[in-house]
Amino acid sequence: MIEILKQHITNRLGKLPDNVDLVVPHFEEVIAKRGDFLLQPGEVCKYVYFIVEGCLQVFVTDKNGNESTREFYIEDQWATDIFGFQNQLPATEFIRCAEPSKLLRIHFESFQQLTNAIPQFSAIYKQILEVSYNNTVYRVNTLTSMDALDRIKWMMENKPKIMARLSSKLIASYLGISAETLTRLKSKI
Amino acid sequence: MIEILKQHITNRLGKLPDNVDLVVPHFEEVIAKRGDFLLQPGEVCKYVYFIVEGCLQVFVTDKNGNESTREFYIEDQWATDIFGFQNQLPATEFIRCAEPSKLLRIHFESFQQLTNAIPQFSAIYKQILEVSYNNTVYRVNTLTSMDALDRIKWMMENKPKIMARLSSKLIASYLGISAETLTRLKSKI
DNA sequence: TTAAACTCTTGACATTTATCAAGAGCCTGG
DNA sequence: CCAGGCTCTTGATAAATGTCAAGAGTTTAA
Repeated sequence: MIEILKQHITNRLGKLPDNVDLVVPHFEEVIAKRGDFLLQPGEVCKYVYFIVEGCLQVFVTDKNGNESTREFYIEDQWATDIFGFQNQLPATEFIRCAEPSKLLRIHFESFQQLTNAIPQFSAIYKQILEVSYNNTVYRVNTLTSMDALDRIKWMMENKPKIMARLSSKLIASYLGISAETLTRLKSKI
Repeated sequence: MIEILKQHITNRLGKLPDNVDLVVPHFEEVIAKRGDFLLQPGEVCKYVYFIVEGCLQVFVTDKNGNESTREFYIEDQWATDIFGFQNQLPATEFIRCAEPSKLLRIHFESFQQLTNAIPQFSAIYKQILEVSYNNTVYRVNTLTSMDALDRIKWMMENKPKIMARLSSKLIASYLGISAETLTRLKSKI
């Protein structure tokens, strides 16, 4: 399990085995079942999660209790409430396992320490932040500039793994439509 | 005009007058009319803009040519195509003046130089990135979890200046609804 | 193994929002 | 200062999507 993290980090730090060995011991293995919550609104997020296997769903609930998914994260990706984590402020979102998951988590203190001590680690963080921001910008633009059918097509092209693995209900909650509408529109493609 | 930038930077760097004097000379004044474009899709964004006065609209167009605004930026804020700028890749969004604007811009080369040379400048960048990301996350969640009326109320509470200054058409393009729907729903509040 | 709980699909209908059109008011540049 | 072009509003209608309900199939956990 740790091997996968080493691989991931080495790919990004370049071959700096010393750094890898400084970083990896700060991570802790977590095995979580489908439905387990890693974060709830109001809590302060204390960890960044690296996903070795499985899928995490980041979502909010509306005034009627319906879930809206902002993002799914799968193998080889990082998930956290970035803003709440960095500023140690209460979260506004849920993070929950959408599949049974194997995770590696790093605590806030360790994360800060590594960011200060290892410039390459800090650079990885900046890169993750920039890519996350870019994805979210894209997401706003698809939500406001595409109709439901085009969003479904977009997702099939750009998130085929997620589309294939998760339930219609979850996918619909990501697309901002009801599960019934998803069923009906899919038959039109 | 430069004074306002000095103020802005000093507030964030703390009182480090030496740093301020290293940073400020890299900025160049730009006066732009309403409707002037600062960036179009396909172009590589070469500048970060600091807004001294006015308003910038960041938007995309859909397959029918309708505009969808991702964000408005006003006085004392920074605007750019962050991802395209950092990676010097073609933009996917437009940036246009929604009002006559007084801007200060810094070129990519200078920006990189300052980021490398001055840790506090780098820290400001990281902070802007985190806040931008957080805002965009919030924006996704309001778009997917609120109906049009609640989004209007949200905007009146959270973006009163923009709501007051810009045309219905622009505000509607931010809310993801037509200008007619905005008119009708506003009368229900 | 089996009952309960979920999931997907489909139908009927309601609701929300868009589109098209027209008129009144108001900027705004030549 | 005035004509053309925006902007806002309102009405009529259309289109997109949601909600509720029911049945068949599938998974899950005791």
